Parts: sequence; C-alpha cells; structure tokens
Amino acid sequence: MDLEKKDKKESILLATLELVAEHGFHGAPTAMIAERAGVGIGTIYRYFDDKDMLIYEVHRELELKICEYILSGFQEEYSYRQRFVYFCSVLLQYLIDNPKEFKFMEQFYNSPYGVELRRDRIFSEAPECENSCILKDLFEQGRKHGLIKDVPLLIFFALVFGPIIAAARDHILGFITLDDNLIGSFVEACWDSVKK
Amino acid sequence: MDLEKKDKKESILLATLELVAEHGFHGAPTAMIAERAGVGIGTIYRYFDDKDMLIYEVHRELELKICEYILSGFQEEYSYRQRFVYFCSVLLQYLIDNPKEFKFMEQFYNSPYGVELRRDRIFSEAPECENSCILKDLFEQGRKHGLIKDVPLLIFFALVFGPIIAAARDHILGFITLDDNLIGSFVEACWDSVKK
DNA sequence: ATATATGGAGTGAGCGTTCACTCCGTATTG
DNA sequence: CAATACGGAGTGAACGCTCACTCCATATAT
Repeated sequence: MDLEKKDKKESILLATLELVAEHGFHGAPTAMIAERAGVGIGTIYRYFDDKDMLIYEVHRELELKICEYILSGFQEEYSYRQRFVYFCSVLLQYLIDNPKEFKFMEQFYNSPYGVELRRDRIFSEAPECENSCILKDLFEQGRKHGLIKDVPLLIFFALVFGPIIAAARDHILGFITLDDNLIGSFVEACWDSVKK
Repeated sequence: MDLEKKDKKESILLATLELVAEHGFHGAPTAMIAERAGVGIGTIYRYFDDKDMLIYEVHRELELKICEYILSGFQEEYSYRQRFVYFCSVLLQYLIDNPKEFKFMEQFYNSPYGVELRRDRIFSEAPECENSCILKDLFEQGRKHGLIKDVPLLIFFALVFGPIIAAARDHILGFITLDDNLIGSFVEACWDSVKK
C-alpha cells in the first residue's frame, strides 16, 4: 500500500539522517542505512536514484521542518529587534534540542553538496523556502528602515549564522552548556553586532 | 643527505595540504598525494606512521605558521580595542590570502581529527601554541579590565571565530568580495558584539 | 495469473597499507 | 687506488578490505 511505501521511505530517510549525523557521510554506508531502516539494500534504490539524491532529500526535509518550526512562533506585533532576537534564540534552541539534525546539516553544508546548493541559491535568486529566507527578510526590513549596519547580505548572515552555529556545535559536543540565560546574553551580543 | 630528506617530507606535507584543500580528505588518496609530491607511495610511510599522522602534522605546521604570522605584527602600544581589531583583521586577511590553508583547516576542524584535538585542549588546559591562544589572552585581559561582555571563553570564541570563518569561506567560494573597507566594518561589527 | 515490491548475495572499483625489491652512496678490503 | 660488500632510502605492484550499486529469485498484492 501507499502507506507502507511511505513508511519504508521515511525509515530510510531517518536512518540516513541519524547515521550521517553520528558517523559522517563516509561512516554511513548503504548497507548500514538499510539495516538501521529495516529494509534491504536494494530497497533504497527503489526510492532514491542514488546516495546523493538520498542525501539531498534528507536535507530538503530538514530545511522545511526547521523553517516551519521557526515561522510557527513568529508574532507580527513584535518589534524589529524582538523579531531578530526571537529568530536567533529559537534557531539556536532548535539546533541544540535536535543535535542529530544539526550534525547532519553541518556535514551537509561542509561538503560539496551544500556548497553547490548555496552557490545555486545565491546566484540564481531562487527563494526556495529555507530558514535563511526568514533571515533574508529580516535583513531587507532592517536595511530599509535603517535599523542595522550598512553591510551586504552575506556579511549579515556571517554575523548571525556564524556565532549561532559555532555555539550550537560547542554545546552539542559538550564543550559548553547553553542555558536560557546564556542564550539570552549570547543573542544580545549578536544583535549588538548587526544593529546600527 | 639530510637536506634531501627534508625536501621529500616537505613535498609530501605540501601535496597533502593542497589535495585535501582541493578535494577533501576522501578525495586525497595516498597514491595521489605521492604523485603530486613526486615520490613513491611507500615513501610516505617512511616519514609518517599512517595517513592520520600525516594529516595531524600538516595541521600542526599550519597552526604554527599562522600563529607566528599574527604575533609578528602585534604592537604592544596598541590599546585593547586596537589589538582586538588587529587580531581579527589580520586573521581574516591571512585566511583569504591563503585559501588552501583555510580549506584544509576547515576540513580538519569539521572532522573527528579536529574535534578530538579541541576536546583535548579544552579539557586538559594544554596551552599548545595556536592562534586561539592569542585570542584566549585577549579574552582574559578583556575580562580582567571589564572591557568585554561577561560571557564564557567559548562564547567569546564563537562570537569572534564564527563570523570570521563564515566570511572567509564565502569570500573564498566567490560568494562575496572582502576588500579592506568591508573587512574594516565587518571587524568593527565583531567588536560591537563582544565589547561591554 | 500477472504485476509489482523486496532483499541481499554478488560485482567491480577504489581505498590505505605492506613488503620484496632496486638503487646508490659509503665503508671495507686487498 | 680499485674492487667489493653493505645499509638503508626509495619504490610500486599486490593485498585485503569496504564501498555504492546491480540483478534476479522470492514474496506480496491485485
């Protein structure tokens, strides 16, 4: 049935996410993915053309999920600063609450997969729904109203995503503990870096 | 002779740096390293126990080189703020001037090699000379004199290294062009994020 | 009965590493 | 001053292993 089909596909996607997060791309062979998903090796290739496509689909699903999660809590009545702080706090909290998803994303964006995806998006202006799109909106609004520094979009991204990803990584690796208090002052520091 | 010995070893280290930077760890097989270095495959194992040790030695050499470069320009009469800005600017400039070294370092720190090294250093207080040691000194001085925000060391690192690495990557990938002007305002933004 | 879905042994390419061998500069011998 | 023996750096074909992916016998659904 269609339902079972979906179950198998979902199992494979989940197994891939977990194994890549735990051991990296090269520590997640197809045989291991199949075993964790409870399917045969060949079954993977019924649902995905090859391993690359499988990786891309895991990424796409995660991106949608994170984007949806962040947008679900956005309050329109927030001030600009409040929306910025909300975005950073919620993203950081999501990442440390979902370490496997974070680790997969890290692997992805530090590989040719992620680099090519970014290149396409930057140079083709394709506004595919992704969490960076939310931040892009924040950037454009902030620039329009003169609330943030006069820097290019990607510098703004570097100032926001850079620290957030570094902090999330160190928390997940157990190098530091990010509690609500620390997240608060950390995000405040991020705001200081971009505000005019 | 001793000189020729060193030449071979240096050739292997350089070839490894370049190939890992260009194609990643798994795109730099020993056969390719040997070919680029102009030596036989077996010769690699005369100088290095295994591929892991080769990778570690490349990292160690780079770390020393960068550290030395940054320290060479440090002026003691600089104010605290000037020293912070100098550190960030020079580090960023070095990274974009040496894209292969940057890419190798990125690969290294995003792999189990780098994670284990960081873990050892964080939990053993081993003060091996590395560029993060310079920043650690800046952190301690800043905290002592109440010039920077009251955050833990690793949060300070995240606020400084995070944006710098993100910006360097985007420049090297050709997504953005960092000229002196932009580096100036970018580093200024980093300072805003850490200053009290 | 036919069509579709599944599983996993099999395949060949590519990997890190080894080891039997080749030089060739130096030491020893007559 | 030859002639000879030696040691160890240098080499790359070969090895054992793992990988992504294929293919077809079997199971399930219609």
